[in-house]
Amino acid sequence: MEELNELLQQRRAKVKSYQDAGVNPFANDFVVNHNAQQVLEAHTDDDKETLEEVEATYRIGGRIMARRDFGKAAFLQLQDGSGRIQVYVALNQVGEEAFENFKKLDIGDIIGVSGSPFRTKTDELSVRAAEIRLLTKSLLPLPEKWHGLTDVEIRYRQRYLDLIVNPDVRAVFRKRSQIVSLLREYMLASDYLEVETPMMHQIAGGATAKPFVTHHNTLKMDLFLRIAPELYLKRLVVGGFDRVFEINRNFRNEGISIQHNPEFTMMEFYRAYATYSDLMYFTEELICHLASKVCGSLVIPYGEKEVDLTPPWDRLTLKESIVKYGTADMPVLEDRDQSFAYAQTLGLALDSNIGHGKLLAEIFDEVVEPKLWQPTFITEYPTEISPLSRKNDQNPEVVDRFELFIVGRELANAFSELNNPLDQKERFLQQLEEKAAGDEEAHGMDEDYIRALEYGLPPTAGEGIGIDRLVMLLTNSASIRDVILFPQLRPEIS
RNA sequence: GGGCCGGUAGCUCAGUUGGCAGAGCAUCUGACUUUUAAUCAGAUGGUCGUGGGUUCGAUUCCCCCCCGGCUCACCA
Repeated sequence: MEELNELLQQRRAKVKSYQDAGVNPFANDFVVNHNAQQVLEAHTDDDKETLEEVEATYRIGGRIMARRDFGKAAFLQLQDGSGRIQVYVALNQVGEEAFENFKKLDIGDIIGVSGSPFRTKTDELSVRAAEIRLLTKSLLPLPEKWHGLTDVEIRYRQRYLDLIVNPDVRAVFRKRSQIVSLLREYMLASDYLEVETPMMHQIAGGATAKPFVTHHNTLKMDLFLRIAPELYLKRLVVGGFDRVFEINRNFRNEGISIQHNPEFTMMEFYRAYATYSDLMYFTEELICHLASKVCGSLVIPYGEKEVDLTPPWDRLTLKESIVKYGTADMPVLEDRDQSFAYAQTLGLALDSNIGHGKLLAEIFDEVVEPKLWQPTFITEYPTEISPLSRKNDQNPEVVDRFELFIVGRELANAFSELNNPLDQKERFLQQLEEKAAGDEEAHGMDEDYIRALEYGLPPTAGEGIGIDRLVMLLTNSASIRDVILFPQLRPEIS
């Protein structure tokens, strides 16, 4: 048996002492009929005298977060899923036996209380306990009441504890849930069909990223956790579902940072008979809808600054943005070798064979992306780095694609879909060449996807929105780990 | 993976120019029937992240490692 420190021994001893006294320390027979918020709301307008006349009995359940004792009476702070309420416990109200059991309760214990509302001397609406019972004995002490829990490692590893003691954290995850609900509502109202496509792929497609590999024993084959649902969703558009969306996890075997978690949530959606341009308007409306519902304003704080989401958002081509935020002129960017020379002046370490398109993307990442604080659509991405996007009719060097940047981060990526199977096959072949040349993230050939396109994908536009980053923006969170309940960490050392 | 910073009581943190390890809260004992970080009196609680090295002696100095944060690289 492991050695327990004093605090833990004391709590285990209390379990035994309750059992010896015939009290079940893990009871499940207390009926709760109200929560803290309901009780508080029911009597917000009742003053002290009015409340004396009120004959109501509430049965509430929750965790003891604080207690202040006075010998034969005490105040408790009871916390449940809705908030906190003060409970007053007095010997002459609950009786001697119950009061003895009450005295052994610890902060962290979960109790049931029945009683009536009243206001204290300081006018705080409270519940005067007629009955108070232990429902779940807590064996581990909670963090300190004043400073709470700040150690981020414990907060992430033991999120349950973080949620118990940090109301701000609870608020962020409630908002996350609200955002996802609103998104779903909005998409359904816009006539999109919600679907679920495979998480385990035989070919890791739809994005450029390193996949996680897993293995199916019976089929005796390796599978990839999906890096994107894109190719499956477009198969569904081929199948006749003109508007589809999926909100689900993607897995990418890349670095971890304040804006990257190995598994992250993406909403991807596809709309037939639309263009990437249509999606820019849709994206503005969608995100503004969410911001006004969740934040109550289109001007929202982020870090030390503000973000103004009021449409219309800035639109720049990739090259225009480099001219605006960098130090190169348009003619330099039009020329591959001059662009390369410019990139070198930025200190970028580049393969000397790098293509013009990749070069521009590298330059953009370096000089533009961090500066796009206010919402900005960047368009005219190089075809070279967009193997699934439709080439622009006027200039086949670029595709009909945009990415949305807010607070210096990519939030969404969208394009008119490449629906010409012959072109798509060529692009895949090009990707295979790059893979052979050592690009681990180059796209693999997906013959069945080509076959689907051969049956005919209507002209379609599609988009992916990073939900974690969207939640970060709308909850003013600095790290993706603050909006993912259980972020990935190394194993805990025992 | 590289750089920087951190890991001391259940929690939040001090501290030791190398010599028995400190506070507040929590906990325990006692007092108190209207508190709001309640108050008052007393008490308990530590392999100072792990493993080595130097030293009469290491939590402190040195080295390896582990875990975390930020950052760079990669990416969304």
